[in-house]
Amino acid sequence: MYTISDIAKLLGITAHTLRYYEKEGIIAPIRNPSGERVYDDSNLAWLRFVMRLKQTQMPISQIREYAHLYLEGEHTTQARLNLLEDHRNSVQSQIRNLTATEKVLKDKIAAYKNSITKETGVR
Amino acid sequence: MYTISDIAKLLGITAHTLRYYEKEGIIAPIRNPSGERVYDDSNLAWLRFVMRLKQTQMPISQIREYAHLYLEGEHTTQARLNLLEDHRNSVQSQIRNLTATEKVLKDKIAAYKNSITKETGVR
DNA sequence: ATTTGACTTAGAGTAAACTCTAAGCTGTAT
DNA sequence: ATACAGCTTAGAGTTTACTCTAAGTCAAAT
Repeated sequence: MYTISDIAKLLGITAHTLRYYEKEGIIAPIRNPSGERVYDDSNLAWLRFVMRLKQTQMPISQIREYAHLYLEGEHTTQARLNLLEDHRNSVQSQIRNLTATEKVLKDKIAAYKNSITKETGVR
Repeated sequence: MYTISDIAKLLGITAHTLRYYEKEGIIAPIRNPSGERVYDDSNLAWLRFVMRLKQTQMPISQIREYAHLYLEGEHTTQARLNLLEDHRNSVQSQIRNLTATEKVLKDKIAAYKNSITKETGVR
């Protein structure tokens, strides 16, 4: 069992942000007798996955949608699968885009390094 | 020579956004006698590169910094090179992160496809 | 007993990147 | 000549994702 600040530390975010995610319907941890949030290992695993989705540009609204589908039970399995496959496509397209940009940057950097000794008009 | 809407169409953004980029110091096209913006091929090439930087998560503030360094002339070559190398590192780290997430999604999707026929508790 | 630190809530404030509005000008097409 | 499309400006409004504030509760430490 973890407190909000334990989780914040583990994820590298603030407790404020975790409360915001809860308000946005992304997680619903239980409360202890004095009303404080208590997170278990399954909450932590879910939030780690959420962080992955966020870092790969999935908007909060879509993460919430996925979380809600999970709470609705077994009959939403296909809908969740569709969301995951859509996001996988988005991830693959981001990788292609980044790889192409990496090449452009590599070439530009080489041209710049050249122009430091020679004289070229690189931008 | 291109009008603002030509460029907007070519880049898949709106004329509003192009004016915003100008206000933010990212580009300074010339004006025709009636005060309208006129873009040339070098403007277009620069904006295409800007779009690449944006799509790979470089903030407007950093793109502006790069643009300003270019306008300051030859003595900023090293500074521009540093910016490009920093961004290249960021791009490479994004690729690593996306690749790892792609694997996670691939596995999760496989588990979901399994659970549609069998009975597993995937999230 | 009181201070300290971490927690609670509702709600206000911020930053980034657009996105749009209003009022007006200009060049071509009927 | 007048309509119309597309341009201009300054500035206001929107969306997303936080980020913080204020006022208060609570448990452990001095």
